[in-house]
Amino acid sequence: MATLSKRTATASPDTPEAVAPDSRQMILETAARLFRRDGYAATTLRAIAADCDMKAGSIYYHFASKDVIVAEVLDIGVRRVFDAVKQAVDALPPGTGLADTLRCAIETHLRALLLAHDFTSANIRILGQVPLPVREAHRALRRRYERYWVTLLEGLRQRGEIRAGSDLNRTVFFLFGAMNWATEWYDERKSPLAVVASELADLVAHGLHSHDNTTGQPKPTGLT
Amino acid sequence: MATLSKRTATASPDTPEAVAPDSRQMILETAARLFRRDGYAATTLRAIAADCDMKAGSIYYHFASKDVIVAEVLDIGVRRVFDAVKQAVDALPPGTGLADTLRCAIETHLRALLLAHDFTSANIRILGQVPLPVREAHRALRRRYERYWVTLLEGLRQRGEIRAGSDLNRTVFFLFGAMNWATEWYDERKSPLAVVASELADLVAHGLHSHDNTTGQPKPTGLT
DNA sequence: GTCTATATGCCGATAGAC
DNA sequence: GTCTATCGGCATATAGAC
Repeated sequence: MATLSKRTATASPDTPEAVAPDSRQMILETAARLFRRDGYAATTLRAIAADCDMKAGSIYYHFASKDVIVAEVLDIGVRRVFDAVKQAVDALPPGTGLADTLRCAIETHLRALLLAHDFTSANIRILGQVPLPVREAHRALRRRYERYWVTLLEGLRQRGEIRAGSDLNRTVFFLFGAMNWATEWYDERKSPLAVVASELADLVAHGLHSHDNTTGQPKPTGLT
Repeated sequence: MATLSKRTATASPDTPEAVAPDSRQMILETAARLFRRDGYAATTLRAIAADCDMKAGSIYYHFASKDVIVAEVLDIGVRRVFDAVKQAVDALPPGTGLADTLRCAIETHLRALLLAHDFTSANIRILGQVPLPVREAHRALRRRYERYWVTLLEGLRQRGEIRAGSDLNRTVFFLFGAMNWATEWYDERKSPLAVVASELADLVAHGLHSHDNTTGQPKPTGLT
């Protein structure tokens, strides 16, 4: 990750990560954190600069405008969660079933969204607040991530894991909504993220309905 | 639209609805429409006033501040969808099952959210943008609406319609996310709202998984 | 690369005439 | 109840010194 440009010459290679974030990168990270906390319009360039120990005018050496900053923050947010989910799903054993695949992808998405990166949650938070041109420029990347999920589900359907009769495009929209809305209510202290992910995966895989057969029962401990 | 004020004295009682929106009401409706379209911070009192054929200063005769306006818009948004869903669910025949109950409630919520009222979609759109005190003042009403859905599901569980092992509080959060996110992608021209509602209800009731038994099959037309 | 200083403009809100 | 006029403040963005 990160650009880490410049340092070409001396290139002191100590502490290879979290090292000497150049100003450009620090501005982006600060912007993501403040956008996430305060929203787009309420975050001023003065505030971003202050948190970088700079003055507002200096930002314009690195970025042409506030819109350019927010555009890059949006893109990074999607790219990071996209990469994380792709990597996690690729690492699953071949033939992994619907419920486990969903659980893995959902937990990874939620982890990036709720715990890991300011960029990802800032993205969800401010997506509806940015100027329309910025939003439209960002749409292609976002659409690519959505299509990745659709393709994932299509693969599971071809293996007979998903019933016919549901529009998988819409299913992904529903799923994204359920996941992204968690920014509004999830409380890390109340329940582990793995539990939340697992429950959403169960809901999407099996539904709420009590089954008549014993196949889908989550508790095979014969009680009743 | 336009002024229409003055009718104080004569009070002609014709056209009992859509009649003579007093300025206060017109300001609220205009604000809801602009908040929905442009977001909270980007909507200025000058723009609201202009769409009401007024000047910005005149708004302060009816409202003490912008925050007071947005607070009322938020509350109206939840109250309308709440009333609509409660009324629709109450009208269901006693003993209506899980899938049909969900379909009814979901479709009514989505209809209010996506088609009927600027207030409802403005609520979802700007909820994350308003100043914290406004948001906290609004939280109680919103929480009441969420608890209504939880109670609805608890009733269905007691009747044996819902499997054990899922936290219904979280289920409602998931469901709200799936529904409210539709403001970001739903296109009236592409698919009827009833289809979207039906598909979400099916997803939540039965899940994606292909069943081994024939009970839950949506297509009993024996083909394969 | 960062600074100071400032141009330019719009915002929410208020005062007082009508 | 609506107007005009304006206050005080803060925003983005720019110009030029260091």
